[in-house]
Amino acid sequence: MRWSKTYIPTLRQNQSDAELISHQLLLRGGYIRKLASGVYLYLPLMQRVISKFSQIVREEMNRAGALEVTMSVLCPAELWQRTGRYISAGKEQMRMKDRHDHEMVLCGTHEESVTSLISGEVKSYRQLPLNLYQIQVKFRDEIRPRFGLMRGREFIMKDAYTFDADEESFARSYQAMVDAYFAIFKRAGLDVIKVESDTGTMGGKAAHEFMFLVDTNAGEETIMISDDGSYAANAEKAEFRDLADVQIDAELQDMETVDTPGAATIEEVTAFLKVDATRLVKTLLYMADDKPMAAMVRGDRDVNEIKLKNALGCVDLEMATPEQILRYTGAPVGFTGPVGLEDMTIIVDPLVGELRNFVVGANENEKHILNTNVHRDFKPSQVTDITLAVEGDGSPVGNGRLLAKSGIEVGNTFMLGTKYSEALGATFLDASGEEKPIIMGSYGVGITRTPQAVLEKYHDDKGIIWPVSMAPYLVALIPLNMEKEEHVTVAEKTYAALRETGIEVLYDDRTERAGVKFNDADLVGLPIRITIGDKSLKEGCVELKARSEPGVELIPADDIIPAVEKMAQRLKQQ
RNA sequence: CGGGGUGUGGCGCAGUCCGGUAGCGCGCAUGCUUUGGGAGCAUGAUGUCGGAGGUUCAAAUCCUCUCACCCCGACCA
Repeated sequence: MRWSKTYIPTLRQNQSDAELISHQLLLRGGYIRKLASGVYLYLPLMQRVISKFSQIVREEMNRAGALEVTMSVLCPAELWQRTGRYISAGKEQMRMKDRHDHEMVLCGTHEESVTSLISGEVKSYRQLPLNLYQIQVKFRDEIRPRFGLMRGREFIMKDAYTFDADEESFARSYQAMVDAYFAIFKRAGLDVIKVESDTGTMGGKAAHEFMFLVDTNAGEETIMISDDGSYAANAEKAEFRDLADVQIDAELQDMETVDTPGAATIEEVTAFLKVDATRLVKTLLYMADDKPMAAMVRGDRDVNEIKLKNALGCVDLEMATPEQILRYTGAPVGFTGPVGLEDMTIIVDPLVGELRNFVVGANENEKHILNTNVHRDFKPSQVTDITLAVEGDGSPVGNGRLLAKSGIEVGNTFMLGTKYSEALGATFLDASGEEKPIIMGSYGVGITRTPQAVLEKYHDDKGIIWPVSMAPYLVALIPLNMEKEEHVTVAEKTYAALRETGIEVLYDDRTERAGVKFNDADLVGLPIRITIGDKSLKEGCVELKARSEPGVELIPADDIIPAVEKMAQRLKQQ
């Protein structure tokens, strides 16, 4: 492609609102432009990157036996109502009405569509297993879009769906996708780790995320990894072993209400009563689907709201406002306790459950109760893990300690079970003639966010350094002076030769000065650069340079093709 | 949804406090010179000052409303 015939609007200055280096590079390099908050347009270079990555994904999916289809971005709302997600997807779902006033949704994922596609057609175990995938636009009306392609409202995703007759078969289907994912990200130049994650609105039994670890502020998610490598989960999901030195009394003592003037926070109460935070229990009031409930964690700990939400099985979970706290407990913020909160759900963390004689709020201004005990003094509705794991906690498996890392989610896999097949009547007859719901899985890869994630790693202060597998073109061909006939003659000849060999080349035929061309080439980041200028032409040579390496090779103009091929081969190995 | 901020030529910004009819850099166009790391000189084009309403002799500037975009938060008793 000739630079003069394509559209690569590079920018000299940074767009002020681009936070991440990868986002800035895409903007400055002429890869993307923003149309609206969280909505981006892909320019010719980006389109080629998307094609490259899509092709990698296709090859690995096809290799794993998946079949490509395309499902509409639109879906009748009715299907989402039947699975219950019309409500649970909440405000994130883009909705609209057609001219007949029929409710439609713009899909953020396609479980409903794909399940409806196969239900009614797939009726026998002989037709299973089945794996359908597509590469499609998705819409999610994010609360706060940010980080460019990383968290947009519209994005492209590869989503696959497996259908199996039994758990054993499903386990094979799931593993095949996990294997495919590692292969995909490896080819894209990313080292990823697989972590356990929450299933969110997707539902189902279990899920994993494929995370690319970063040191920068680009991480959109915290993940907890055991230092012995035995465990990895995102922070929402992470379980842990508590290593705190907690003193458990032998005898239960009698409750005692004491004045704690001016002591509302954990720090103030521990200082005032001169007790350790592990002897205190926080009682947090939440509104779960508009009903008040109390969550209790040890004083030195914080609530993991995702765990809490899962324990409650609610859709909406919000902390109660000070006014609500006053209304439901009779005391201002800071003095909530479980004693006397009879008519609301109380969820107690196991770390609280094992304590004896702990301190809680008295539901009275500036008063706390000493020597409170679970069961004796109040009845928990449920004792279950609702505590947020933090760095330094023990790994839930083995003897390791958890480390907090920042990561970018580039893929995910969900064990959906039969949630969608049951809701939408996707059933089959097994070998014994029994009707059963199909066991499903769903698997996503971020087609637009992954290239941006790649850039968080592959860049320097001059611009992008694409891995060969993801680059929009392999070679940047740069004649330094378009007014010199010799430069142009050699460049045109080299351009023709490269194209004949099938090498993807971007030929900078603009009548720009050398500095402009060099800077644009560095910014755009093609893996290999061929420079044609007086210095080397004197010796009948052109210059060959890898974007990722400092050195320059002089190659006789007629031998350039094999030299490029050799360099490409070498770069691919890295 | 709460808080903060920003909207001025294609891009990046100044001007707003203290009202007087819009400016800088880059880019763009033309010409000459220059030509291996974002050229120089000359000439030139491009602005409903986000939108609506109001105050005033006069509004980018003051007031009211509104829209868009960005950042932070929506986190602990």
